[in-house]
Amino acid sequence: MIETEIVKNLKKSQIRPTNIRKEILGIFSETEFALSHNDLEALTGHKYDRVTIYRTLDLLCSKSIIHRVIDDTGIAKYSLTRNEPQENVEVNKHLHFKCQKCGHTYCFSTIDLPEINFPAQLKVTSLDVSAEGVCHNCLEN
Amino acid sequence: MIETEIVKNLKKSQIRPTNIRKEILGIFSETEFALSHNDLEALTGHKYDRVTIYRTLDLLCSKSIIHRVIDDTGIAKYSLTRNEPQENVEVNKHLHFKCQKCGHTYCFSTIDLPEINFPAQLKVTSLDVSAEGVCHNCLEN
DNA sequence: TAAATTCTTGCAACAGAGTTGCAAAATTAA
DNA sequence: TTAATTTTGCAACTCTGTTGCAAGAATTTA
Repeated sequence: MIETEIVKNLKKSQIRPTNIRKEILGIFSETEFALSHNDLEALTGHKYDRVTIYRTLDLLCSKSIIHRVIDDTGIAKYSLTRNEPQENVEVNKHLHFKCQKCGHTYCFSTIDLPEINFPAQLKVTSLDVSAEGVCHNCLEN
Repeated sequence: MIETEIVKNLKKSQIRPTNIRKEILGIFSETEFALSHNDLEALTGHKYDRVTIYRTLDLLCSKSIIHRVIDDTGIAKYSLTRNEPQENVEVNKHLHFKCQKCGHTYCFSTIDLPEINFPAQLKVTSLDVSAEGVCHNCLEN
């Protein structure tokens, strides 16, 4: 993503294009796996305050520009929401994969997810399928 | 579960049936939803040290007597492993549901889970399907 | 343009989950 | 009964995430 495009997207969501927001969105658009707060602190060169990074992530999440993934150890990671907007969908779906070798979490499109029947009478509003294993890159090495 | 049965199960896994272990296993067998460390601290009446509870949970997990579920906020909950043993299965599957009203996390059997095709070449070793919504009890009220 | 308002950032301090090291207490084995 | 091993509790710590407040920057209003 070019910087002007990032700025345009921010303004479309009524978010001021400040330095930290542009930089963090730029990093997200260049990375194919989810990033933690800790990752972003390092990738921005410890230039911004911890709290400001947390608040930036919260803001981008609240506008659905990025979304949060909790990995198996309980830490939050964030990734660009590349999926089609799911606002008017009854069930919000996610499909994630974490590689045990490189530790990266990948977000996939949910279009081909099969229907899941629960063994109880429930109202399901969101569905998260998370797998673990070995990713394509690590399988080769 | 009667206490003698709990003791038998502990010994079968070569774990000494100490007070905290018997009590925590007893609580798990009486509860149909997953419990956090915090829950167990309260349910045991703050009688045991925090660290001892953590170590008990780790031990029971390592023997697969209970298993860990990370909820959407990232905190760990634990639940009896009632599923058939999955040791020789290629993919370890879990099916969880968290109610947004009462906050409880329920573990379901995975026998009816459909096959999930990932949009990439991956080796999948574990699969966790987590849904959110409203549970049966809360739907009625 | 200047003043007032709002938004953004950084700092300090805090809360909660989870871990580690060590010593005391309890069990088990010799 | 003594020695060895396990279990527990305590203190201290790390890491993730949050809150309150004040200073700085940007925007709006007059």
